[in-house]
Amino acid sequence: MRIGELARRTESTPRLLRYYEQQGLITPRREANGYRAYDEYLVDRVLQIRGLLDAGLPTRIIKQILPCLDAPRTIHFADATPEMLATLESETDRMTRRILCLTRNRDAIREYLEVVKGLSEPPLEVQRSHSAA
Amino acid sequence: MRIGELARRTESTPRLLRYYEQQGLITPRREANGYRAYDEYLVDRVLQIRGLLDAGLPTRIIKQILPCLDAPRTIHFADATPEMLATLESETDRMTRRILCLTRNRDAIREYLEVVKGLSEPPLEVQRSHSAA
DNA sequence: TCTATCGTTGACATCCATGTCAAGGTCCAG
DNA sequence: CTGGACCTTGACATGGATGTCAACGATAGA
Repeated sequence: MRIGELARRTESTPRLLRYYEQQGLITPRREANGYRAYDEYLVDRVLQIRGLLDAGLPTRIIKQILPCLDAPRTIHFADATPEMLATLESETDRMTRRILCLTRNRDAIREYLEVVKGLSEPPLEVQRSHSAA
Repeated sequence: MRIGELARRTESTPRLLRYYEQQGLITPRREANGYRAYDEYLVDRVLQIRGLLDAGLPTRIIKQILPCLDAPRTIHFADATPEMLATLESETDRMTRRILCLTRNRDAIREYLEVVKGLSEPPLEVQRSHSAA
């Protein structure tokens, strides 16, 4: 498929797809006329890239972890240098911390929303909580 | 406490604390001489801000959700406008998606690391998995 | 064939979280 | 009273993910 279609299917833009390519995250083939040609599997890959990006990882890191996530459980011995493994370890730690922080705060917001909702539902009654309305 | 101490205790910098203030995330008092004076509770608040920032939320959003997270379960009726509630709802959704994405990818990386480790431990044996070494 | 739509590259603009630097005020210790 | 450590404000710089625009080539449909 061409760049426009991929952009639509991944909710991104041609600009971004070129950017990801420039950052080495994807490497589409080229048609005879110079147009970029994207294979089907790149849809998922781009979605994953966008997810990771949105999750706060920089392209530099994404580039490193993408090869580990190839669908057909292919293990890439070649590029598994010790430093890279270390990077990955520490990156998973960072991700875990991120997840915890997000979860904590999301739950707090949820709780807040619950309370506020609970307050507006019964026709005006200040201070609920332990008293059964 | 003054800005330097808070910076040290939150692993940030004075520059950042001024920035957070400028973005309306914190509002320290002032000493007679103009120095910023930070109350103890701001340590936690700044840590929370940094966590959320690191988790990918922009200051604009953080500013909205912080008031809901005040320690002494104070409910802020005043600013609970319907739009704000809607914002919070959709933001928790975004956070949930982020969490899922992060978790998925972190687990994938972990799995990869497991496999790679498992491979290097026993003295060179190609393709393990279902065959008991 | 004309024109709209899509593609190409390259450059420049923007937003956001930060860094850095300058010029100056405050304060304490020697 | 002087030097150093800390504070102030303000400005400018930077890096990363994006937007936008210009100038041009390719393609397909009326």
